[in-house]
Amino acid sequence: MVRWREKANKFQLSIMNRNVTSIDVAKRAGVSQSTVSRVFSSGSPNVSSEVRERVLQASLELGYRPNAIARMMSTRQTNIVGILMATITSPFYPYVLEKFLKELQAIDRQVLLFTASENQSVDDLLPLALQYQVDALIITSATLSSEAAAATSSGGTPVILFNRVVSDANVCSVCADNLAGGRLAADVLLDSGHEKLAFIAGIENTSTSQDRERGFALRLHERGMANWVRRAGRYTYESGYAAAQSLLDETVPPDAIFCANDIMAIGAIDGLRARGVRVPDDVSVIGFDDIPMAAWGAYNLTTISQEVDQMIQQTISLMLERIESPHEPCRTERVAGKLVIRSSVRNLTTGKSDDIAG
Amino acid sequence: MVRWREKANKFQLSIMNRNVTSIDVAKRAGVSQSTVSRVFSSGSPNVSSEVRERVLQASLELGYRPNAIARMMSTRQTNIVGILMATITSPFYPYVLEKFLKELQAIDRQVLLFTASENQSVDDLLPLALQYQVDALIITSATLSSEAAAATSSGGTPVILFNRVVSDANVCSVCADNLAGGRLAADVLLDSGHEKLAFIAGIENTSTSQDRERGFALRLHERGMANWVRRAGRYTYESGYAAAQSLLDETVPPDAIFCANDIMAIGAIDGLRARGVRVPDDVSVIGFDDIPMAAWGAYNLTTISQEVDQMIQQTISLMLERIESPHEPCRTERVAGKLVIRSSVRNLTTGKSDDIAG
DNA sequence: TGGGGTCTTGCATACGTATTCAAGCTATGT
DNA sequence: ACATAGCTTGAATACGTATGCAAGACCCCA
Repeated sequence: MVRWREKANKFQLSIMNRNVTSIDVAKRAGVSQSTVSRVFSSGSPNVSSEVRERVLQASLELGYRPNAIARMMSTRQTNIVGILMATITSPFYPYVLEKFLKELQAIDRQVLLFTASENQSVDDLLPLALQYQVDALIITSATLSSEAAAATSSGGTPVILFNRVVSDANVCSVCADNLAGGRLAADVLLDSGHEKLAFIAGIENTSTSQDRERGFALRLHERGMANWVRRAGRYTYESGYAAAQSLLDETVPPDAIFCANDIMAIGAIDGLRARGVRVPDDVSVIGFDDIPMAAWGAYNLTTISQEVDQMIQQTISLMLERIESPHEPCRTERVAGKLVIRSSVRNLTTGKSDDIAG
Repeated sequence: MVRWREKANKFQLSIMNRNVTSIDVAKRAGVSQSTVSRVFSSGSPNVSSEVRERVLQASLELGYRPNAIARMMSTRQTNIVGILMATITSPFYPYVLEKFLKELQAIDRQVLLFTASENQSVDDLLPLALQYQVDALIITSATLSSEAAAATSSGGTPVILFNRVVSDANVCSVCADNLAGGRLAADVLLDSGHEKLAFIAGIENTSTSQDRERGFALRLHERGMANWVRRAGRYTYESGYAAAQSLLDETVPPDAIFCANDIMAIGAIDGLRARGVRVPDDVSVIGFDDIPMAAWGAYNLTTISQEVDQMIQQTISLMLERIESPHEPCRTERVAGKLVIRSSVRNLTTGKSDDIAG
């Protein structure tokens, strides 16, 4: 280490920014370390322009870069946001992640990204993430036990769930209005004259799948449609494919399927077509999310959108709020989705039908 | 701050891990701070089991979590790897990212993720990433100027390019063998009897697109096929869609299209079908990447795979190597892809045809 | 019984920056 | 010319952990 330092002195003009500290810069510029720090502090308060010039010149020559770790240490502020994601590959989330990154970087926050491996729950990841003194934690595509959530947030670090809800815990969340979305799907399919409806669920213990199903079921019940079937799915293409085919084996096969997300809907369409069933002529399919692939020509999936941009904006606002005042009571924001009409549901191309029920 | 501390003393049993330091734990356990540190150091060297018990008990009661930032400060080791990604949404990269995360977490590295916004080149992001003292930097789906790469790596931080190459710089990279892939595509299409070939390019200044085209062109030339056409693309569904349709306007439309990635190939298929052209009966389409969607029933895309898992393994090995010995010379590893036969190229279902040329 | 070794523990310090406090300097107004 | 205020600068310290060093405790064997 000492030898390094000597070397750096000898070759001061090289780009060895490794191990160049504000002290080195200070020496070379003939000022104190404090001054160097002030020059690099945002706002550069009260430094004469002549000195600032000298300092910048020296840093340039030495290849100095402020050490962010040391700064965190000193200011006790990391400006780092942790994002926990169980699944990135599910096609809805890459867009979410990218958007989060851009928005957070725009307000000078960096992102530490965690993912849970198969044998690992998100709960186990929390303590790890917290060691990094993140300013806040955004959890998405993951189910969190309420105990873990409560423990974390009572530790003082704001936790915000994106697209998941923990009922009783002291945790904020931003969520699509899945209940309303489920109802909307029911209305759309009934209004367009379908008579035997089916639902393909996502991962069972997720609030998204549960709420979408509940909204769907509730609305069907309200409108007097008791006769609908259900299949389990896992939010994957393959599970949608298999579930749809299994639905064809019903004594009276459904003429419309509501899938808990778009990927399963796409899988369902392919599964149906592989059996020679036409979509939407024989069976209509409606999804949820409005991922980019839903617009692909081969599918043209009618679906219910998640307004991702808006959801992310709200998540970040909520996060900043809670960083400011961590002890305010929590709230859950619901963002309504919209019906995106393409051509996988029949009798719908002319727009929404009248709403029959009250 | 002082008031906080007082409060924490009063309610020592609460879960206020905020501001609980090793010193607090030490006091409560009646030991020195060093001892607490030793208990939490990996390996817990040389601490009597009785004392360790006491310390763990105290930390539990206080809700102590070691401060990772301070640890980095002290050890001068962050165990953080920076990943720079220009585009996450392009369907190939979410899988890459998830895999990287899992592998890195498995070796106790955390990931700081950066993305470039539209008006920002990756070069601008480098200094930022370096401030965080990352142990290494992985750059993917992004083009890096060789100057920036050289400057960074000469600063002592290993930089590894994933799926991109910078020719002359002092930077390692792991890359699909795009040249061989392009040649393979040419062979496949010629062997299966196609006579008018086309290529749809990706983003022009990327080494991936350039190499795939070069390999394709070279092989066609070797086999005496000079008559092929080319369209520009941008690695997106829409650009593939448009390019394919534009190819139909040729006086002699192609009977086979090689697309620089799968997304464009999928777009191309939809573009062709929208014009009533059958795939593969009228026009064959072959892609590159083997993303999950290539296997979807509606497309069944024949393509050339990128062996992502293997590439990632190699990237991480290379990274660890360079963290160990940063001054070794650089190398570029090429991972050969494989032909994945589905049904978007005709006359290919029986397997590879004979290789005609030498 | 004593000497040497091992194990355990505490003290002191380092990591690189931000920031408080005080001191020096300059300019201004009377 | 002198007092005062404002601006600029440096010295000192804090942030929370890891670790080298030394001292103490304990054990073993001769």
